[in-house]
Amino acid sequence: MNDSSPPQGAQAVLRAVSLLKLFTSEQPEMSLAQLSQASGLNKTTTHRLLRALQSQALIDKNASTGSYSLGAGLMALGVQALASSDLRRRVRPMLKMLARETGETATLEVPVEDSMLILDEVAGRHVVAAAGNIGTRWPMHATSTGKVLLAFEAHRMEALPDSLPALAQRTMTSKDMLAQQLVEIRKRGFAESTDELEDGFAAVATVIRGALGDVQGALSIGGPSQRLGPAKRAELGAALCRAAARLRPEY
Amino acid sequence: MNDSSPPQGAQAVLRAVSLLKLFTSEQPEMSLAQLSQASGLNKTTTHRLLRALQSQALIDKNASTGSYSLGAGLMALGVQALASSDLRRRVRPMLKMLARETGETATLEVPVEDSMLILDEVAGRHVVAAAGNIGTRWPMHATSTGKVLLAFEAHRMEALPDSLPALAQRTMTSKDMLAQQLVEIRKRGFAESTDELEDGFAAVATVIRGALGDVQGALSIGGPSQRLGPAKRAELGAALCRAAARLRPEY
DNA sequence: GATCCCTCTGCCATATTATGAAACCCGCCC
DNA sequence: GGGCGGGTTTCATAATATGGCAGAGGGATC
Repeated sequence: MNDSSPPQGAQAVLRAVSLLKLFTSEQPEMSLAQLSQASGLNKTTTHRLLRALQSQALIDKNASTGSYSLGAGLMALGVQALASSDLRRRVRPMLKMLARETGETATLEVPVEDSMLILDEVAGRHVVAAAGNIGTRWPMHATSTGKVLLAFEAHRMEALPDSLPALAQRTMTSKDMLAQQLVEIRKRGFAESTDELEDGFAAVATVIRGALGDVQGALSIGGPSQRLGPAKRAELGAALCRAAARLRPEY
Repeated sequence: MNDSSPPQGAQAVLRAVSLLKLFTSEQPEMSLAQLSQASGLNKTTTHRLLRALQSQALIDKNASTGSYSLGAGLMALGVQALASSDLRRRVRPMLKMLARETGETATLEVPVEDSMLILDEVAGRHVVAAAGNIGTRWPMHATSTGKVLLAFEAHRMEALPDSLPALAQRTMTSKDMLAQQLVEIRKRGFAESTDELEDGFAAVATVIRGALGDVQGALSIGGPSQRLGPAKRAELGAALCRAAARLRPEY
């Protein structure tokens, strides 16, 4: 029925993956000690797992400093993953068009576990928005893309953690109020967020569907909240819905 | 001195990774039976590993067909890996410039294990070359980028497999003759390959170095061999060397 | 409707495999 | 020199993964 079954009997793999996931944009390099502590694993175990990963090029070790970082093998697998879902290639022209026509920044995002990953981004004319966000992940409840996915894929709502941390002034922190919003989102076909992810930032998003109606990701347009008032957001929402419809492959 | 040490004692991880690596551009989706057979693992074991990977979003399972594919989590990790080595961001403008000035296709490649991975690519004016090669991997001995890496990083030559498969008319299949070529490459600073990877395709490449002189990847320009004669190749090689020098960060 | 193939799940005895404490190095600083 | 904070290695222990088997569920094909 639902996904991410909690497996049993492969914890070496789980631990290895958890190590990989410790690397973030803020901490692109970590020492063995750091990794060991952050993961809660024994130093020896950590070391052994790292060596295994390193032998597969998923982890690089800076020979001089001795610190570890994500390796080229992950790039390879990641690029492979990107390529095998041709989502990005398919959507990119649309991102460009949206960015050009609206002047704001358009992004393509996909759900990864319980957050949204920015897969691609085309900056708009107004270069206020910080570019280079590709690869960052945001919690679902605070983003327009996340909310639209929550709205159209019921199981994601169940998987949502109980506490919704506040990231900005108007972040939804109540699951009940969020559920209420989703009804409206389903009705209109797109989601909005204003000062929910970051103060002064607003965005609108809709889902991207495959030929069979399966949800594959979300398309969004974002910019300064002052420039994206209610009327503008409604207009962008409609534009997004049209764009998404055109992205839908033939059956 | 150093190498990817053949580890012992984490074969669950190794097996899991080997499963991931089975997915190629030609086989982006595989069934349990296929994976099990291709990896030589017991079906039960394969299934268990897949579930573990799936729970971490490294593997996606198409719910209807039941077949597996690389998951969004890998995109996340891959993008993260790309970001943490800011190589791609740094080199991209240079790729564009090279493509524009030469009219040919420029690529950025990095070594992954014993092959070259195309990280980024900018198509030239002459749109003969097949685009969209990002993510593909080629053997080192048959590419200009691979050869230039072999030339400047001795340990890679040792790690090269004994048999060098022929991919095209003029592929180097003798390790000795290859070693001979490397001397010349080291002297000139760039490598060439003509009808070695694919009949009718030629390329020129040079290494990209970090602030400390560490080799980070390779830069190449490629196109139809008939358009890239000896003189042209020499010219391109010089241009590449200049470009690479400019890419070198300050110390 | 019967049959086949494949996935998924569970069970369980086996021993292979991972584990982590402790010890060992090594460069560094006091 | 002596202590210290890493990283690395060793080794006895037992926890863990393994894979054979078997059965349920689902799609296909015949």
